[in-house]
Amino acid sequence: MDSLIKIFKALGDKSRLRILKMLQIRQLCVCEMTTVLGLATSTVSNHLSILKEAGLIFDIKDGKWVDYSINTQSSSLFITGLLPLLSFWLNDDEQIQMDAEKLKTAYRNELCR
Amino acid sequence: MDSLIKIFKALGDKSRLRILKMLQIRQLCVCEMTTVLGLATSTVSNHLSILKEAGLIFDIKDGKWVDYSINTQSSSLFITGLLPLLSFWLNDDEQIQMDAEKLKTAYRNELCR
DNA sequence: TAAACATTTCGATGAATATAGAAATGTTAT
DNA sequence: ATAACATTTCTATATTCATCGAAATGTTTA
Repeated sequence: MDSLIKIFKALGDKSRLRILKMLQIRQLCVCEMTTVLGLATSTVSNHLSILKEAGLIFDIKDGKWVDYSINTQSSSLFITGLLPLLSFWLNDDEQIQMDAEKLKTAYRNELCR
Repeated sequence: MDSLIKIFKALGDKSRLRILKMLQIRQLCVCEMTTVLGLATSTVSNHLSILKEAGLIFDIKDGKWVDYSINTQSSSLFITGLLPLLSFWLNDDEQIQMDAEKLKTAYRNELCR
């Protein structure tokens, strides 16, 4: 039950839902997400560690960047049950649409320097 | 998005998950749930108001008792997506099984007086 | 090697939350 | 009516959590 609670806690936060919805568009580094969210880098990094600890996302190091991705290949029934639902949900949300729009022009080589 | 966050927050608590899994067995009054959970009445009542506010359950007054039930007829896509998943999940969880066992002998006319 | 950069970790702070007990509300039964 | 009972609301407390800035870590580039 603890793993499910951890997942629901991770999902019960606006910033983290916005992160997940952005990652369902494409993989992102921390600075790209920070730009869209308008939060401190350390805050975003903390949110990412909570999502990762819950098993919802994973990260791969790419030089000085860290790429985060949705964990669609999870072996957890909780995760594989929830992620598809989330991909249908919130697509008409104003904030989520604004984030998606911003993402179109947010690339690490321009943003993070 | 706020309604979804409210739902995930409601689901991200052990006591409230136990309550939902009990209510998926049968409708219950507060004192029956209090007995199984081992929490103060006011605490359980508070949990129930959070679940109700999220739209996951509803209540019907029955004399001096209040019967709580799972809101399977919800018009929220979030609720109708999540409740079926939850009915498959946690059935092998030790705590959930113990709660179900206790429920078999927990009836308001014997417990609450 | 040294400077620049992306990210994480640490420390502090204010807000949200789970909990319990007491008081309040409303119903039933004597 | 009054006592007993189920539940909710109120008040207080201890813990958890979101957030930020600063320091630490590790990589790239000049």
